[in-house]
Amino acid sequence: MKKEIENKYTEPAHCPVRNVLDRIGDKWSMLVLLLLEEKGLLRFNEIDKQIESISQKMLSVTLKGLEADGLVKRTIYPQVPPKVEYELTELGQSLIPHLNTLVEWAKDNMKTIETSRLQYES
Amino acid sequence: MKKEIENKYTEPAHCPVRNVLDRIGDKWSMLVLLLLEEKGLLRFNEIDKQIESISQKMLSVTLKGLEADGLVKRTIYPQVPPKVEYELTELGQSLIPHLNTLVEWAKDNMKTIETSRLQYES
DNA sequence: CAGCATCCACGTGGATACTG
DNA sequence: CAGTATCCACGTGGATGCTG
Repeated sequence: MKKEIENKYTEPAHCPVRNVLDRIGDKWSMLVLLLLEEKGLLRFNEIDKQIESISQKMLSVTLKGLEADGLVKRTIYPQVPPKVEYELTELGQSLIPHLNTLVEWAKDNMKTIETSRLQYES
Repeated sequence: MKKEIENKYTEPAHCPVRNVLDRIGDKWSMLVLLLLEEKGLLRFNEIDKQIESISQKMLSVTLKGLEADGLVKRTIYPQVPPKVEYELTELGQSLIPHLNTLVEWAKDNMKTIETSRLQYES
């Protein structure tokens, strides 16, 4: 730690940037949120199939995090074999539009960025 | 890798979600972009002071990445001691509004999320 | 001043096997 | 079916010291 006292923009607990990065900055959360938005209600294995390259462990960890933050609602049906369904909460829904504008921006500028990066390397 | 063939939403090179996460999902990029938007033109050490907890190494790495992607412009003044200034490019500017809506969302919902997480832990 | 080089600690996330 | 448990590889990023 360079300094003991951090300012409002770097102190994790009160920094909105950290706050948002902690939620969507990991490898899978954003993808899961967008998938749940698109498909509505999904079971664990359905998500697993849609996001092909995710492992069971990371899907489990990701869903737990999103559930803990109140972005995703988890419903367990007490039956054998178990059935669990996931869906966005209102809070989760409210985040989606902002994620979508980001994705749109990415789509629009992917080529420009790739070109820039290639030039930079050379 | 669970499967050899990944779909369009997980294959890194063509997935817009990965694309955007790779740019702003790291620890410092988003913070640096927002700072440059707020302050305009800044020297290396000025950024270093504003973001108190960043190390010189990470600031250097972050700025290089942003420069490579064409989001930040770097201007060197050939003098001793050296002077280097950083500013957002047009592309960088175009990303800012979307980051700001995210930050606004985070501000509006921080408390709700924190409450949810505390309840989940118990 | 604006970095780079080196070393290293830690956390994320992947592979695999197992279970109620 | 919907996870958990364990182990481990890797990358991110921090600390420190050095330099043109």
